[in-house]
Amino acid sequence: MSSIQNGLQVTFQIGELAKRTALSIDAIRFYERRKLLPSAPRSAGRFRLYTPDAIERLRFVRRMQGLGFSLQEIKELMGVRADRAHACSAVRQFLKTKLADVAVRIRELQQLESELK
Amino acid sequence: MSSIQNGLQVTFQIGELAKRTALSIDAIRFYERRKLLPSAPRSAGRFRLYTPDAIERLRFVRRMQGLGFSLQEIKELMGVRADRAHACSAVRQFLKTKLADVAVRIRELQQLESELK
DNA sequence: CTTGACTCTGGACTCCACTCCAGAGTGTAT
DNA sequence: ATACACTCTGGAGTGGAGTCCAGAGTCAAG
Repeated sequence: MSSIQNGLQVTFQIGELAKRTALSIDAIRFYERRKLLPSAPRSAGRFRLYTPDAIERLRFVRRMQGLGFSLQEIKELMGVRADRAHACSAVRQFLKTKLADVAVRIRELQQLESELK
Repeated sequence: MSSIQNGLQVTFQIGELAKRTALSIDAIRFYERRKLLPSAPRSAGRFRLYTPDAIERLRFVRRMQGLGFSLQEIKELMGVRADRAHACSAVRQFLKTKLADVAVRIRELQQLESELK
């Protein structure tokens, strides 16, 4: 049951978000506790209200997870994306390391691919 | 403490294998229980004796794991590799699915790579 | 104003992939 | 003979990533 609020914002509640992301409601709440999703604003009856960007955010989480990142790492990654300008050198280092990992993975996957073919 | 046995085979025990693979002794025993490694032959005193191929096998396990396969899947994969000729159609299907996964992963990793750069 | 579908919180439970003992045996160096 | 490093088995414990309730509240439809 999505609705249009005064600011012309489309919102929907957690069940709908779950359907649109193929995640369970429990998983979404779990991600919120782990700060992978900002605490959603609530309706009068304390129901979480989401806007479409939550879908994007969750899809990003899933994609990264499939690529071998832990929830903790994904959280850090998202922090950086939201805040490119302030990326301090520790974070840059983290990214550099992760990028190297990614490159290695790509090579290994390609090797596996040809080996299995 | 590696040794040369009558058949001129180099063998070593679990501590050495652990060092050569950067795995813990416990992890190696755990993999054996999970059949990722054949049950090692034992010395007179019931110590496990390994030959260098165990190193290869464990490295394969680690690489696959890093690429997102579960231990169960890796076991199945190794079964196929050891036995190409007999790969039945169910197994072929499994491989096909996994290959598709791998292809998707490669694309996504490449995308991530350029995005982060 | 009740029914039925949805959501809330908090806590217990599960599965995976290990890790960490305790208590006992093995092997070699002195 | 003893010390010391190494290994054995079985079982308990851990951390990550969820899943599964129970009991209570919310809300649209009839």
